[in-house]
Amino acid sequence: MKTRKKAASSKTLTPLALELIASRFRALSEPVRLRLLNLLMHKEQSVGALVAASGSGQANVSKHLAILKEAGMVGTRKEGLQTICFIADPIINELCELMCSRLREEMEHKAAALKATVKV
Amino acid sequence: MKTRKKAASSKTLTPLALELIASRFRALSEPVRLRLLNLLMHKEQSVGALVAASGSGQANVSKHLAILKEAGMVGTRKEGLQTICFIADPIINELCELMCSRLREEMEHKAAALKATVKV
DNA sequence: AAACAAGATTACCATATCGCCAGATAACGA
DNA sequence: TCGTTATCTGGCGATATGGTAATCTTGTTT
Repeated sequence: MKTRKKAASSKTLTPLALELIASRFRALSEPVRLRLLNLLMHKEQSVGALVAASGSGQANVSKHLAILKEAGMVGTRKEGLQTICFIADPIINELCELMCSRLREEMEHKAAALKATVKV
Repeated sequence: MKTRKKAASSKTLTPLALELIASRFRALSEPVRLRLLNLLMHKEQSVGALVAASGSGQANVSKHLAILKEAGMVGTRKEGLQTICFIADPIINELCELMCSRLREEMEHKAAALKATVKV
């Protein structure tokens, strides 16, 4: 047994740690970036493919990818003219899994509440 | 059995879903808010206590709490003059746990790399 | 009711971020 | 080398967000 009473999350975090954690969540706080990650979960692919699949502009996708790389969530390698992108941090899957399942619960809950409201 | 081949995270998400997920991560993307959550993990407490413990201004804490409430992560109840806040979504612990452990790994990794660089 | 205390809300400024256009780079092939 | 393709980068306008001070609300106490 450890000397701490509970898990790490119950400890008081330093300002630096808070900033680091916040910056990682911030990388996940934009729909376009989540879309890119979602696409990359299916399979690794080039920037061009991501541009085509995401519906966002090329410059925009490039910038968002840079942010995801900076956060260590996406990695890249060059293959000729193309830059192939891939998920570099397995945590992504877990995080999205968590959020998605939580969202699903919530929406079902709200749907139920709405239903109850409607049928007077 | 479902027709999907893997988990939910491998599915293509709709724009609405992406926005919802992003908004939840966005709520976690600020140091002050993470600090508040961290404080609330220890124990539920009043807004005033949070203001004192967080070092941020009252108006600021109030605003951040409103955002966390809106995201469904924090709940409140009135007790006389005070508003007692508490973690309303167990996902918080898991998320922070994940991020923290990941961060720890990364920092250790970087520390090791730095060490290797130093001792020529 | 008057004075008070705890929070919430509004107004405002400074900064950060998004999406896009245009120009800059880099890796290839002719 | 020149031209082409794939991607990156810098700059711009519009919007979003954080922090603070002042004000409004609400429940408490006398």
